[in-house]
Amino acid sequence: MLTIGKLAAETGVKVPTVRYYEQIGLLPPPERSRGNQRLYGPLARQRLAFIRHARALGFPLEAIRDLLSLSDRPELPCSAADAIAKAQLAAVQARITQLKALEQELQRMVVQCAHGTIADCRVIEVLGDHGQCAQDHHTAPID
Amino acid sequence: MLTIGKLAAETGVKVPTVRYYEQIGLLPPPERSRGNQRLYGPLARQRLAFIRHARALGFPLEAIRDLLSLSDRPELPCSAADAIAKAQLAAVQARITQLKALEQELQRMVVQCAHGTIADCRVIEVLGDHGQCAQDHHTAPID
DNA sequence: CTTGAAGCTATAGTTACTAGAGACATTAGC
DNA sequence: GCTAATGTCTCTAGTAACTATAGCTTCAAG
Repeated sequence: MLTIGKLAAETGVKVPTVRYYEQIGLLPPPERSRGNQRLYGPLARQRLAFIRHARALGFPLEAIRDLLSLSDRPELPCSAADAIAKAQLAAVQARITQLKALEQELQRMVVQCAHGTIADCRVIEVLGDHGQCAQDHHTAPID
Repeated sequence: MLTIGKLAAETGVKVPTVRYYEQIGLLPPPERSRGNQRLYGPLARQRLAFIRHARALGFPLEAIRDLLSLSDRPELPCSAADAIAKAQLAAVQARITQLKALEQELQRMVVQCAHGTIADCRVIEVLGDHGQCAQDHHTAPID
């Protein structure tokens, strides 16, 4: 049996985060020692590793909750899990596209910087004037 | 003079967000009408457009706060603004690199999906077993 | 002059944690 | 066996950057 600290170290999740996952119902409440400390078995370790891994891939906790409830029913068809993964893939790809556009814009700003005074600094000028900008931020979502 | 709704519409920022920016000190408290409604001049419009534009480029509000205080002192050298923009550019590039790795991983998961039952679903299997994974998530930061 | 949209304040909720306070449990060294 | 250090407990509050709700007042149009 693992204490919460060992579990955290083994899975790469921080201790308060483990308790948080329990609080929001992603992890079941574990056994307790006589002194009321949490004790985890290998199943909990596996489940937490799953969560950690999915988080590292950018899945939101709600998607992970769905995946976990799916994995508890191995007889169901795989399509639901597939759909969640595909949605996540699409989200990641959209984010990459958007960030590349931002990268272009920032690069333009930085390259153009005159290294003079603020008064003729392109960085601030570009940010202040939408006309200087290659992108259409008025329709783009923020962040 | 613009009401908050007009200002919001013109800059593409939502009304509660404008009030929020005032609350956290990014926008100065504007004049008020006799009926206590906010009234904005062209300077406020410009400042809000600057904020909106910088946000669209992914600058955190704290960086924007710094840029705004810089732009109030046009005699200063440009290097501080340049540094902020460069830091933002580096952050965006790092994020792109990371997201591309995640994209690979997700694509592998989705492609391998057997379309059978959950029991042999690669999506869930890969998430549950770090060994299946090309990436080293144990050292990678989450999100 | 009345009605409906827009504005006001204040509070709470969102996501996914993180940090702190103050008390109890466990372990290592002596 | 004792003590000190570390680990764990609960609970609350804080983070970023808003968004939403409630209950009220003001404004502009017909």
